[in-house]
Amino acid sequence: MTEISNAEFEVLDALWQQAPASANEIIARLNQHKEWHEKTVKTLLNRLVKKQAISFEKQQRHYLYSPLVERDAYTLKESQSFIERMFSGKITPLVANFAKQNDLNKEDVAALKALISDWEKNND
Amino acid sequence: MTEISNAEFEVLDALWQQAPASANEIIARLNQHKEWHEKTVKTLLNRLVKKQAISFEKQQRHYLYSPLVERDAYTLKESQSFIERMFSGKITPLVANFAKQNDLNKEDVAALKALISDWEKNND
DNA sequence: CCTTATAGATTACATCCGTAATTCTTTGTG
DNA sequence: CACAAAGAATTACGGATGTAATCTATAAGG
Repeated sequence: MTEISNAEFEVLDALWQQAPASANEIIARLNQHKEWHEKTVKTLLNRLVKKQAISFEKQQRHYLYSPLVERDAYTLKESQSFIERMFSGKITPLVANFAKQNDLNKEDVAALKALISDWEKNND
Repeated sequence: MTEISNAEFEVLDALWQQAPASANEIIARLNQHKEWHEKTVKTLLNRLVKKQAISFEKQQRHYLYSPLVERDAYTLKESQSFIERMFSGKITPLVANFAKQNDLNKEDVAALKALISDWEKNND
């Protein structure tokens, strides 16, 4: 699977919300937050198919699209390469930035602590 | 400042290592890890100047380039928009993925704990 | 059954990007 | 001083991207 562009990602994301979905459903979902022309979305769907990021099956005259890539797998891969580029593979600086910027709240911190104690349970 | 492309980022990153620097210094730094043609790097430098990500001053016949954007500011912004796109603005899922993938080691965890207790000191 | 609305396929087109080559300028060297 | 070397500026060029418009086939309605 080749690289997925920003615009393509948003379409894929709409499809991840619930799949399979018809082009019109996807367009509707996207238009809750964006203002893309229907044709634009269709183009992006086609490109995603060509990139083998999604598949479709004919349902009578429409198509029903489904992701071929799982969201988790995709975001993991992207995260790793992003963190590699930005912080030489370390997440700590990113978290530090977030802390500094007040982008953390109590719940985030609680979740992080839970993660850590979990990690410690498995890797002592 | 418009978006910085991947290739441009690598050049900028070389400049962040130490600035100001001449084109040749930057080329030398990059070539420790890459195999870019000198002309390619020059093009990228020019594009970065046009995008106002770096500046230059004439030093006799050469130029000395300097970043106009700080690395921290840049990576912070990129991180925020990345996390927004991928995880609706939450870092926790990213950290969770890293933990699951064994991309964390003792030191990372220690650093995270330090960050957290620091955060708790300031936000109780 | 014929026409039209519609969904998908194909084509468009300007800009960006990766990757240089070519041209223009300036300066050091014989 | 004329020329070559070196650095900067301009130009190149195919593929990706954002953003659609147009073409084509087919189903649904009158």
